[in-house]
Amino acid sequence: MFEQIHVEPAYRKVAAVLIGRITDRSLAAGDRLPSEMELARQFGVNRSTVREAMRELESAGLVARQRGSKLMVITRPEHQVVAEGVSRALALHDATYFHVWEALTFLEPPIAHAAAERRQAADIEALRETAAQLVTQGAAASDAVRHVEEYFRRLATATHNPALCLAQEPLLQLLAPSLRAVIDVVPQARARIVTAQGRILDAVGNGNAELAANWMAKHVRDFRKGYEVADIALDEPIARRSL
Amino acid sequence: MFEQIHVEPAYRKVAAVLIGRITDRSLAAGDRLPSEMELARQFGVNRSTVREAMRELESAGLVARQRGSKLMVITRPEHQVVAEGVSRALALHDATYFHVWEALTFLEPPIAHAAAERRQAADIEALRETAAQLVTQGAAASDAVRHVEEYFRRLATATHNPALCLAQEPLLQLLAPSLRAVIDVVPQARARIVTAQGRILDAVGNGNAELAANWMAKHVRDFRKGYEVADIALDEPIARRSL
DNA sequence: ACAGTAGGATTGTCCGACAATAGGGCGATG
DNA sequence: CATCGCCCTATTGTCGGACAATCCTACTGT
Repeated sequence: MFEQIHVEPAYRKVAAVLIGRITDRSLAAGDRLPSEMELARQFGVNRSTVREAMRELESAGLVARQRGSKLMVITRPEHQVVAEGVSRALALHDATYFHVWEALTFLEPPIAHAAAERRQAADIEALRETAAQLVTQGAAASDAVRHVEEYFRRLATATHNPALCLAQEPLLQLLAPSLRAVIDVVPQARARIVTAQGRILDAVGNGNAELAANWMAKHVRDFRKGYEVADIALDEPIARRSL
Repeated sequence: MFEQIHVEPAYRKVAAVLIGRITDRSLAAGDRLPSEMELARQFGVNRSTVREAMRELESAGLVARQRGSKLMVITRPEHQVVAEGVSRALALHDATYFHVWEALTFLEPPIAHAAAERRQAADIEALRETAAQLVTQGAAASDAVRHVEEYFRRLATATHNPALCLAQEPLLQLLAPSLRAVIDVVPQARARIVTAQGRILDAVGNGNAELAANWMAKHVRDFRKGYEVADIALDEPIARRSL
């Protein structure tokens, strides 16, 4: 009996080598990649092959170009880019509002707890700023949603645990459109969110982890009520906003 | 004042359109994609351009080919493929063992809780099978790690919540190599895992959610002890196994 | 109905080419 | 001496064509 033999296309091998070099830090973030021609020469393959490999790195967020720039730079994958893939996957696996909401239920209270224990001054400041933006800012629902997202992001950032930030991100991406629907339909939603954010902010600011977790748990439960009032069926698959 | 204008390369546009068609289910999982030439004709671009777009879909896990086949088939992104991107991102963001372990701490007890509430007969059977494999199976540490991973996966599956499965997956991927080190170094580790799996399995089987969550919490705390005994520094960045 | 085969279609890879434009160096200028 | 603007070159994006390998499919013979 012989073991399976599987040929890998050259573009995948090239990509694998490059990814390896990036993850083992031979190529560090900020470095610029050699030109396509140079890579082709070094790998002994055609430029087209290198380009196909490049697209893989690019869509993994490992390389990117500055806006309006032409040179490819090694870059640490942005949470939002990585999470986009997760969001797509969840949508394609028929994740429902309930599923995502439940994950939030599990994740957010401990995040608030950890944030209260480990936040630094700058974290509190950032949170306060985002909370304030939501209060002052008047009508536009889409901006409100962005600020709510940002509040959660900064709270997770305050835990100084990238795993939590990255776990949370796809949930935010998936819920954002529906949250907008809730804000549009339910008049008191915005006020309730503002109140909740204030309570959580205070608890986190005071380092009262238990309290922060409790308020957050209430906040997330409140989200569910919002869905019910806005007549969004929880067992419905999430329709992801296009792209 | 004019708004920023940013030109997108054709390969990205093509990819975006295809991704859109997949997420909105115009192209359903199982369908085969048109050939590259045909796509090039329809989009009015060159085949090379189509191929570059294809690499993006491929690395996102949206299309794949059956082993040894040549035709591209639309496919739902496998959790493990998607999670690989997340794992890479975490490693590049200098996530430490503590970070990942903490996320496990937050995630696993509620997962066990939900699994106990919603598991079906088949889920229990699958769990029992994996747990049994770990017991019977003798020496090979790498197999043991695989079975531990699989136990967690099946437990998450028993929640019937894809968001939880997908949130958990990168944590497993990142911890697996270190778990192997623990099993290699700490003699009693394997027995403790077997015991813990048995307790959790019983609680889940009996539908005792609280108990399942408690045993799981203990189990995860035990992992940490394993790290300490194996002399793995928790505040050290995780070195991801190559690819 | 089924197996085997031959032709066609598709993919992986290469080569070469060219327009557009960003990068970088050089010279002019204060 | 420092700064600005300009020109040349390198690089990327895209195209067209080509070819070997091999998978797919439809036909044919039993």
